[in-house]
Amino acid sequence: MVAAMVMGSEKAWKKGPWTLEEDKLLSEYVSLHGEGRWSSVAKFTGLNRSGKSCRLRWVNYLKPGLKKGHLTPQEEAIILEIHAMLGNKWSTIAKYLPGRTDNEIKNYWRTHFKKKDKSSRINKKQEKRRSRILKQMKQHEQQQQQPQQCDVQSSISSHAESNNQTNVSAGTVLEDTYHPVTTMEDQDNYLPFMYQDYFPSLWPENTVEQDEGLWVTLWNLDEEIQGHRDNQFNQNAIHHNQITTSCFDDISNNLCFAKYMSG
DNA sequence: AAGTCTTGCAACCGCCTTTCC
DNA sequence: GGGAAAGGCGGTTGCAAGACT
Repeated sequence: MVAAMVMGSEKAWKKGPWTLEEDKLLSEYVSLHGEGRWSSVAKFTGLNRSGKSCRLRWVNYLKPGLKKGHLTPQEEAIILEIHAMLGNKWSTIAKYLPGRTDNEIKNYWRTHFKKKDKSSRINKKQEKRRSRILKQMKQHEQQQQQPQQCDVQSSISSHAESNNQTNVSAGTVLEDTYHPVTTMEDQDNYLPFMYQDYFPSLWPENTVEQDEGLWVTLWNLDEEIQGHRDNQFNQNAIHHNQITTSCFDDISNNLCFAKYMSG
């Protein structure tokens, strides 16, 4: 393939696939100077690549510790779980998948979880109804909105309770309330997927990764909640992000989890 | 066998935020 | 405080390879 060159700007940076030689130069630069100062790479190494391009190449390909190959069922579960809560926050999701990049997760989501869009487009009638319902929900939420406790215990408990509710089957429209993704609906003590690797002894056997039906449900549910999540989640965004951030910031020392399990 | 579709991946683009001067 | 540069992020594109028809 012929790498394109950008013309017309002050600097004609090289584009396209990286060569082994370029990778080597970039790796040497990072080993000497560390990550950062990407705009200096060209100056120090002679690489004809923009700082952005260098950063991207390093972060997504050259950085030590990156995992290659297919995502494991556990990793898929984590992606689903966090995406259901945070949406397309790929970099955030990537933080909880060591060795995986935001780009990789984004690509994976696009090819695996978005593929159903083509086959299950809702018709206009459904769209209209959905809009009306969401509008009603929004109004209802505005009326109901009360100062929320910034209490980790209550938040996680409510999350767990929600997860014990009946999930939404394919093709249905959310009518009353939004229930977060049901991943282990029959578990009395719902354990978020992201903790599995950290607390393997607490993870039930025969987990859902073998259950294809559940994946379908999750995918369908994700589509169903997509619109409403934008509403409700945005309204609770600050609160929710505080909770999730505090939960995830230091999993190994996870007070949230300990409190939840002890509760 | 040939054409089409799907999947996986790398890389670029544009926008926004942060940092620096 | 304000503008420029750099960094970060999400969206998108393009291509190769394999699967499918």
